[in-house]
Amino acid sequence: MVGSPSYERRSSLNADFHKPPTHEIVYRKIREMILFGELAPGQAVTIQGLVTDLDAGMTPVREAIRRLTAEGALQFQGNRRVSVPELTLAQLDELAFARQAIEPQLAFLAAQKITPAAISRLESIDDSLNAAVRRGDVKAYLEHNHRFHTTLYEQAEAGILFAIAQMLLLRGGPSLRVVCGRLGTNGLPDKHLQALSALRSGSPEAVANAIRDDVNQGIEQIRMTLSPPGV
Amino acid sequence: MVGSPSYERRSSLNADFHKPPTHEIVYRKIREMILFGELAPGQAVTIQGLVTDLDAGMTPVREAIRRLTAEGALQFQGNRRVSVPELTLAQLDELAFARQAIEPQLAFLAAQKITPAAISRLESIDDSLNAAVRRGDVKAYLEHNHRFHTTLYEQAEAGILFAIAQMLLLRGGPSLRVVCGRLGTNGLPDKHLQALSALRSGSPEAVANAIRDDVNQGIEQIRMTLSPPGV
DNA sequence: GCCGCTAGAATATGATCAAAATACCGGATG
DNA sequence: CATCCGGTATTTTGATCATATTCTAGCGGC
Repeated sequence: MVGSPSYERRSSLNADFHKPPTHEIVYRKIREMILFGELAPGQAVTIQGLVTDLDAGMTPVREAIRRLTAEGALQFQGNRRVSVPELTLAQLDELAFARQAIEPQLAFLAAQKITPAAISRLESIDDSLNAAVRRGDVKAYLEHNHRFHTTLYEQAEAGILFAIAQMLLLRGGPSLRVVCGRLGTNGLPDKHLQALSALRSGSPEAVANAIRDDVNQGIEQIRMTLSPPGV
Repeated sequence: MVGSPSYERRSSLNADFHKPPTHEIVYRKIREMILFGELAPGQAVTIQGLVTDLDAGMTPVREAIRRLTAEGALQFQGNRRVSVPELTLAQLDELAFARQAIEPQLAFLAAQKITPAAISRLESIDDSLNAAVRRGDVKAYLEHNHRFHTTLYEQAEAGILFAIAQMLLLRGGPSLRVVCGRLGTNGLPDKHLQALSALRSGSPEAVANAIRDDVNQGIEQIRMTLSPPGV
C-alpha cells in the first residue's frame, strides 16, 4: 500500500506507541510537496537539496525518493537525476482510463461499508474545501480535495485498489496544481455534494457515478491546460 | 514505472554505456526471487540476510526493499520487519478486479501497435513456456508466463498502465508459485494461443478477450488453493 | 568547435546506535 | 520434583550517519 499502514496511530492509552522512522516522515513530506506544493512538473529534484531543506540525513531521503519513484511520483532523468514528471497527453489518457476503472469501484465499495461518522467527516472536509475555494486558497483546495477522496476510499478497506488510487492521484497531483495556478479556484465544480447525498441515501451505484463524474471533470481540467489553448 | 526504463541497454556501438547502479541490480534480483523463486508468501525477509545472500551493501538493499514495498511486493510487518505478503481472499478479489480492468486494455493497445517481430518473439516465449510445462519445470513456467505478459504489454507503450500491471503481477506472483508447487504444471491451461492468433489476425478486441480469459484462469487457480479445498 | 579538467552531486560502504526478538534463568506452583 | 511463568540478558536486526568513491555536467583552454 502506498501510505503504508504499519506506522498508523495505535491505542493512545498505550504510551509505548513509537514515532515513525525518519524515512517515513521524509517520504510523507516530499509526497505532500509533490501533491500540494512546491514541486512543479518538470522540476529537477536533488537529493542534497532535500537533505538541506528537510534537514534530514541522506539515507532517509534516498529511501523516500526510491519509494516515490516506484510510485511514479518522481522519475529518473536518465543519469542519476530525478525530477517531477510532466504529463503528456498520452499519459493523461492512461490516467483517465485507470482512474475511471479504479476509483468508482472504490467509491462503490466504500459506500457499502461507510459509517455515519465517516460521512460527517466527509461533509466537514467538503465544507473546508468550499471555504478554500471561496478564499481562492489553491493549496488548501488541493489538500481538502485529496483528503476527500482518500477518506472516502479508505472506507472501502481495499488496500490494493487504494494503493493504485493513491498512485494515480500522486501522478496527477503536480499537473492539477498547475491547472489551479493558471485558472485559480474559480470554475472548479465538483460532484462531492452528489456523492455525499448518495452516501446518505445508501446508494453505492449513485456514489460511484458521482465519483466517476468528479474524476472526469478533474481530468478534463488538466486536459484543457495541456492542450494548446486557443487554436 | 516499475521496471524503470532509464537503465535499459543503449546503442551497443557506443562503448560508454553504463551498467545499472547496484540498487537497481539488487532490486531486480529480489524481484525475481519474489516472482519466481525462493520467497514464499508469509516468509520474513531480513535486510541483513539479503545483504549476505546477494552480497551487496546495506544501502542498495534498503533502497530496493523500499521500492518493492511501495509496489506491494513486500510489506511492513508492523515493527520494522518486512515479509512477503500472503493474499487473503478479499485481496484476491481486488487483484481480480484490477487485473481485469487493466490488463485487457493493455493487450488491446498492444495489439494496435504490435510489430511482426514482437509477435514472433511472443511465439517463441510461448514455445518455451509449453516446453517448461511438459518438463514440469515450475520456475521456468513462471518465468515464461511472466515474460509473455510483460512482453505483450510493453508493446502498448503505456507506461502508467504497464506500471500498474507490473505491480499486480508482483502481488500475485508468490501465490501463483504456491499454486504450481501444489498442483504441478499439469492442468495449467492458458489462452496464449488464442491471443497469438488474434494478434496475427489483427483483432485487438479478440486479443483483449483472450487476455481477460487468461487472467481469469490464473485468478481462479489461486482462488482454488486459497479456499478450503474439500468442504 | 572540441577536449580535458574541475567542482559538485550521487552512489555505495561500513560503523555506530537503538530497538526488538529470542534465549535463558530463577522462583513459584501443582 | 517437574513445569510453567515472568523478567532479564543476549543477540539479531533495523535505522541512521559520516565518509570514501564514482560519475556527470559545466567550463575554460586549445
